[in-house]
Amino acid sequence: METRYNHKEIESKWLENWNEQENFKPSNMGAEHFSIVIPPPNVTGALHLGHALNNTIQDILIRYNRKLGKNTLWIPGTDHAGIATQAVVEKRLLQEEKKTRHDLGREELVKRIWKWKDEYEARITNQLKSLGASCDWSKQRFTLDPICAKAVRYAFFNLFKKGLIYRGKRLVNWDTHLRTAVADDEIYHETVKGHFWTFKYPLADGSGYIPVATTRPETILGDTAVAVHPEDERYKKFIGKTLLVPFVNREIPVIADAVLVDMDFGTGSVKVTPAHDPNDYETGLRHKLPMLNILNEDGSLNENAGEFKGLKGEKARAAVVEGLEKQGLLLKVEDHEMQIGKSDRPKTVIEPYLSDQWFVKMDALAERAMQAVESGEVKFTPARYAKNYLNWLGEKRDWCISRQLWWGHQIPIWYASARPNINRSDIHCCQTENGDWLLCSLEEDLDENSIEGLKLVRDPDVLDTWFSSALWPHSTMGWPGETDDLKNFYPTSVLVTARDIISLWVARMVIFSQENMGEIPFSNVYINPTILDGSGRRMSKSHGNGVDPLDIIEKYGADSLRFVMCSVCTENQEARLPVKKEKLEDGREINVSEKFEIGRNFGNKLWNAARFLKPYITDIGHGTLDMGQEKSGKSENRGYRGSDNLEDKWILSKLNTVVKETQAALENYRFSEYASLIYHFVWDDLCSRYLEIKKGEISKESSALLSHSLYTVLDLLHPIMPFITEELNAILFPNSERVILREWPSADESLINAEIEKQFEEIFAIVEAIRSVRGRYSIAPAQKIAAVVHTAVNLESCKSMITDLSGLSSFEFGENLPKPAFSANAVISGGEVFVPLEGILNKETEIARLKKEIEKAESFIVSLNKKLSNENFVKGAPAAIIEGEHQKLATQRDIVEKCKAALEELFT
RNA sequence: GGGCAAUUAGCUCAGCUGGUUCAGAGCGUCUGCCUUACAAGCAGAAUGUCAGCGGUUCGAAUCCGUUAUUGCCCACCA
Repeated sequence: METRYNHKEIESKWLENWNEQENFKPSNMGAEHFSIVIPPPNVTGALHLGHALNNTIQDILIRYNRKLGKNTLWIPGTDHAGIATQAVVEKRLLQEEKKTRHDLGREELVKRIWKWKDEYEARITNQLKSLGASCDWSKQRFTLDPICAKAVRYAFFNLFKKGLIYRGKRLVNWDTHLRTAVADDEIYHETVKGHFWTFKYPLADGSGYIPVATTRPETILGDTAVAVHPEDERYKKFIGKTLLVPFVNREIPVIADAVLVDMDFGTGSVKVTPAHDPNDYETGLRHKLPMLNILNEDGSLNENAGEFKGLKGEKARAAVVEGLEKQGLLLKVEDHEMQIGKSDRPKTVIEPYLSDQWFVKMDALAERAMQAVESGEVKFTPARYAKNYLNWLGEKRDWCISRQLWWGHQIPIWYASARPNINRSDIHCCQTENGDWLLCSLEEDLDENSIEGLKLVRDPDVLDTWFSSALWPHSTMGWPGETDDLKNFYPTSVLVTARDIISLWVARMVIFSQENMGEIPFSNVYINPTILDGSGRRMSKSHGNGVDPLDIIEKYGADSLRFVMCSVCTENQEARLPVKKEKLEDGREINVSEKFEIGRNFGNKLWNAARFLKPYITDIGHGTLDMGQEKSGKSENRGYRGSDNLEDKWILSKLNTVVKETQAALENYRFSEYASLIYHFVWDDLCSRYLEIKKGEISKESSALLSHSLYTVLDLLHPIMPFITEELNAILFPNSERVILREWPSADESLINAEIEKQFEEIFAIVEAIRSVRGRYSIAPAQKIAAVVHTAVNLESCKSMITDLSGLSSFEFGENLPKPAFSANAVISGGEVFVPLEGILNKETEIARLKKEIEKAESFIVSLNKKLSNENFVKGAPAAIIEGEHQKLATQRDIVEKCKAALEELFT
């Protein structure tokens, strides 16, 4: 074995091994199932550390449950991410070929996107595999593949048939660049400096005007009313009168509306543009106003804008303002900060736009999904995120599911030229609110002449990406087929995801599962923290601050990456991860971070412990651990009881504690705690203490116990660090089952002994006291020193341990030994340690130290006394606490007494 | 505007049910060590008004209120 753990060949070796043995496939049919579906990463780009975190957690859960003997399945896959992916490809098309999608046409563009998808799906898959994700790769899915497409068809058809999907003209967020509707949640708002223009809205009879203010003057052209507050004395007289829209001279009414108008804001009068503003739209509905669309799909003004037709954006605005000024209608211009909506993907301005769209009626669906969480059937961890879910669903807003894109599931709807007269169970017909006849086809794509006597035209729109994502847990398992996977693995056990898609995705999966499967898709939702970069921004593909996990894996190894990801997974909602660039020998530049050294160093520590112990290992994989220990019978090596040595009992107590606590941590999604428990057990208890005690001379008995401990550690650590644990297992216990499949250890509670642990700590305190003296006088380890301990405890059995660990030339203990001259002292529980240092001892150093210690203890005594003389404390606090305080007081008094004595001696 | 969170050592963060097992870890810093597993290591050490203010309590980093700063989510005023 090399002195340093080298992850490179080892990782690929085990990936191959697990793969060959098909260990990632379900292997325990009939047992209780444990299944997860991956949150499918978008094929817009490669994965970053946020995904690494998310997938590490899933893999930890999968590997842990696999070791528990459950029938385990983790389904991998990717998401087509409609708008995002199309935007990325279109952007590249423009950059590299100076072409738009219209130059290519639908078919060709979609072909290009598929190519992109293939490339990124491969990259993503490779990233996940490198991470060690134990997904069943034979079941990998893509949201646009035929299996998922079928599910989408069925889900759509069923909802349509039930009347839960409808088509209507609605005001939507219109992306003028991509020429598609986008969802509310695909938009972000940006504060920009704009202006607030006040102008005269002339009365049709020429008798005057109403002053109206706006931030978007070009929308004047689409005004169909001006609203004032019904109680507003200034404007009451105008209500019902008619105004003339400047430039186009359309007549519009003055209406009274208390909802829209705030008397105290601006001029107290509002122009109403129902086709281009959400609030105005609502107002338009209330007053049955015409909805006048003044925009083309690309955002330019259309023929309704008269002389301004063809102008776009800022130009249109400037032209309208100029026109108003020329006509003497402009009253004033003020600076004004406002929020404008921009599309998530290419950062283009979003216009509210009236268009025909498809919607899902959310009312009843949302209600049922809320109940699943309210009743506790679906449980969030951390629990606070349930609020997030409930608040969003509570709004019950209808879901706009159509997108005017080319990349996605095309809506299975055909417009018929006349009223269809067919009777087929796989085709459902209905009439829309504006009288069109529609056909929805369950299985087959209809062509123009599929139905006799009708001309059919397919709806060009595709579905919102989240429509297929919402089906993910059951579509991946083959719904609507009655598959074995659904039978064996549905509902899934837990969903591990990020908090920003609780509403977009989690809520909709619950809805669709309830609708299609009649049950919830998962009973637990674990929300993992968000990874932020060094400056506190969320790591994401669109920010461009993503760090490729492969960089980290290359430099530190996948195990290190996983260990740190697990450590970072606390109940907090974010985790900051500063990275820096580093140039490799081959000239490539990768991201590195000293954070990952924790994992790497830990792996190395374990590696070296194993390397050291290798010659002494008892291969307990075959039950050759014959040290006279009892066997629990459950598993060949478990239940080892060790000898009567204090340190042996101590390490067994610690070992069984860590087994118990790691399991509890895992069961409660306390990943950071899990990592920390195993880390400190290995490093502090097993290596720094137990191994150091034993390493001078390793007896047969010691080797058995060390083997047992190490063997168990490999099991406990495997879910976090699968590669190194598997490798070490192969080296140390070549005859045992591989760690991936081997049974998870169970704690023997009878070996957990607090009294033993306390005794051990007290004795170890002697070692630490002597080491501290060494440190104080910079005595090299090679230089042996003597020590005398005043204590009533018989330390005979611990003599060699104390001698070895403290580098002693002689060691005496007893109750009535004389104090050695020129000695440094240290107070321990029930005694005192003396280290004679003739010729080395520095009086000033000791005096200063003792004074400081006395001072510290005395101030502690003061606060303890204060507490204990407080009647309310004595009355109110539990007896155990009070007793504890008394003991502390005794200890502190002992320290003061002994230190004072030592001080006195120094002065004589 | 509504909601969720954060503020603890120079940095990144733990600290679940209030009680010096609670003031911690890793990194960094200082001192001494290539001690026969590990310098990616060993031994020792230093470092904090637990953001401010108020309250509850015998007792608060921990519970409540409030202020400040920061981040995220949701909704948005012409």
